[in-house]
Amino acid sequence: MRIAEVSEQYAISSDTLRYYERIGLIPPVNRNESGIRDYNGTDVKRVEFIKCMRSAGLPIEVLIEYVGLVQQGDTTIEARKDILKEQRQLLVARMKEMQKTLDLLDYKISVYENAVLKKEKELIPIEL
Amino acid sequence: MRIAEVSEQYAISSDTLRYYERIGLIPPVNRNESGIRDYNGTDVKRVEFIKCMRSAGLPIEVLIEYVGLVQQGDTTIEARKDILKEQRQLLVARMKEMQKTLDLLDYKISVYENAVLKKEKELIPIEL
DNA sequence: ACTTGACTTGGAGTCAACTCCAAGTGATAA
DNA sequence: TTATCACTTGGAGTTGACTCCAAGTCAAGT
Repeated sequence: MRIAEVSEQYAISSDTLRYYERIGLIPPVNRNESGIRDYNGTDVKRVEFIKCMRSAGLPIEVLIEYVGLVQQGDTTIEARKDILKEQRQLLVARMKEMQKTLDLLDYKISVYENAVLKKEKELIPIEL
Repeated sequence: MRIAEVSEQYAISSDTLRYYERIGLIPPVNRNESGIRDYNGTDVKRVEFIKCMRSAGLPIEVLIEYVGLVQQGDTTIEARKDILKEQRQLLVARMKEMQKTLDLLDYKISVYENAVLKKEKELIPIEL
C-alpha cells in the first residue's frame, strides 16, 4: 500500500504519516526498489491504532513510548499495561469533564429555546 | 476578588486570565484605585463558564464570538443558540470518538492482564 | 524524448493556546 | 525608610502537532 492509499483510507495526510515515521511513532516502513514506502499489514494496523489514540487526544510522546516498548518484546508487557491504564484513567476524566460541559450546553440551549418561544408568543396574540 | 484568588479558585493561571481579557474573551475587569483587577460576581461567573467550555475543548475563537453576542443583547439570542447547538454537536462527536478509544484501551488492557496471568501460571506449576 | 504525476528528503513555517519575562508601581510590614 | 510582595504592562518565547515547501527522483504514458 502506497502512502496516498493509507492517507485516504484513514484520512491522515501523507505529510502526517511521514511525520509520524520521522519522530518514531511508526517504525520505518519498508520501501520498494525505487525507495517508495510500501505499507504492509502491520504498518497499516499501527496507523489505525495511532489514529484511534490520537483522535481521543492521547499525546504523541506517550504513544512513542508505548510503541517503543512494543518493539522491545514481551519483557515490557507490564510497562505497556501501566501506560494504557494511566491513559485510560486520564481519558475517563476528560470524558467526565466533557459530560459536564454537555449538560451545561444543553441547559443553556433549552433556556434559549424558551426565550425564543416567549418572543414568538409575544408576536402572536392569544386571540389568533 | 483579586486575580490571584480567581486563579486559585478555578486553577487558571493569572497569566491566562490576563490573556483571556487581552484577547476579548473576558470583557475588561474593573480596577481598584491602584489599577489592580477586582473581579466581580459577573466576571467570576464568566471565568467559570469559559473554564468549563475550554475544558471540553471548545475553541477560544468560538467563545470570543459567543461572549461578543452576549454583550450585544437580546437581538443575538438566535445566533447564540446556533453557536451552542453546533458546539454541542461537535462535542458529542468527540465524545463518541473517545468512547471508541476507551473501548479499545479496555480491550488491550484486558489482553495484557491475561498475558500477565498466563506468565504467572507458567511460573507456578500446577502441583503446588 | 519528454512530460506528468506520485513519490522522496530536510528543513522551515503555522497554529492554538498559553507561558514567561523585564521593567515598573503601589500598598503593607519591619 | 526600606524591603517585600502582589500586582501591572507589552511583548517575546514555548509547546504540541502538524503542514508546507523546494528541489530532486523515478516510472509510466504520448
